[in-house]
Amino acid sequence: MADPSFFEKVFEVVRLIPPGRVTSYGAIAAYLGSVGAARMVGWAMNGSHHCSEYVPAHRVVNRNGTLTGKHHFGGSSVMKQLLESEGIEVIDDQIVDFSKHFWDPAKELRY
DNA sequence: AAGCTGACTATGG
DNA sequence: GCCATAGCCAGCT
Repeated sequence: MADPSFFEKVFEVVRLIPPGRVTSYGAIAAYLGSVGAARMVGWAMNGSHHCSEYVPAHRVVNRNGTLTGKHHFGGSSVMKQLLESEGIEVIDDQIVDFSKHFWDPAKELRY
């Protein structure tokens, strides 16, 4: 974008998340240069519907691996179903072996 | 223009 | 080990 706002940067990073992988809000925020802006990442997801392209927000969870934002998907089990569909095991709204599925943008994308 | 809010995170009690 | 509080940044009212 000509004027990439924080939102758009977040969208771009989230779209770069490979299938079957997940990341945390803090990791994305850190990649964008704002470690403490984890909340903004979540807030950006709130505006993901505003974006033309689909944003796999279900691949973004909190640092605990918990599906905190599942409620924003229009259903409580939608997020879980999406993750399971990608091969990620989810029990009680929490990703199993989260660190194993974890995808760090700052590490994978590098600068 | 100023203040609140929010799908987080870290730290303290 | 769990609950409460503070810090964080940028968009939205």
